Amino acid sequence: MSFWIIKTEPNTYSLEDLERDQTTCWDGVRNYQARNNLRLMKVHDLAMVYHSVGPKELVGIAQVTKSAYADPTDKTGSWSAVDVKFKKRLIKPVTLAQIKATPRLKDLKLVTQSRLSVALVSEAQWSILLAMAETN
DNA sequence: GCCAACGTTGGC
DNA sequence: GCCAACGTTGGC
Repeated sequence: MSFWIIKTEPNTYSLEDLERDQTTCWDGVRNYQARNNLRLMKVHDLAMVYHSVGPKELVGIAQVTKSAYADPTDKTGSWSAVDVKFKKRLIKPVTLAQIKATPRLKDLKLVTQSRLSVALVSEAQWSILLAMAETN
């Protein structure tokens, strides 16, 4: 079981949209490293959803329901997508500023590789983030 | 809206 | 295969 952070622009597709849809195809990733991460995702893996525009913060948790398959928005056949379902909204969103102010999170990919839209999170980092969000 | 950092492309 | 030029992303 792995943990991830997946980024989205809320004006394109927000956590609220996911909550309404319940399940969605997480497509449109056009970065090789992010794609490789998508392909590593397994059913039941958990991912925190990060809003990268507006308040920059982690807002909710999604769960992988289908592992990587061909991205339907891609004609070339070289990109991948996964399916995720809405799990929960964080009681307290965790802001990028908070994360940066937390020494134990200094190695979080979200900080060190800010352009990576699908990033692995260690179990330890995941626990810290959950605690900051006051949820389990 | 600007700019720095990063990724990708293309010419050699 | 290298590297310069270009494009894109994301934080501020």
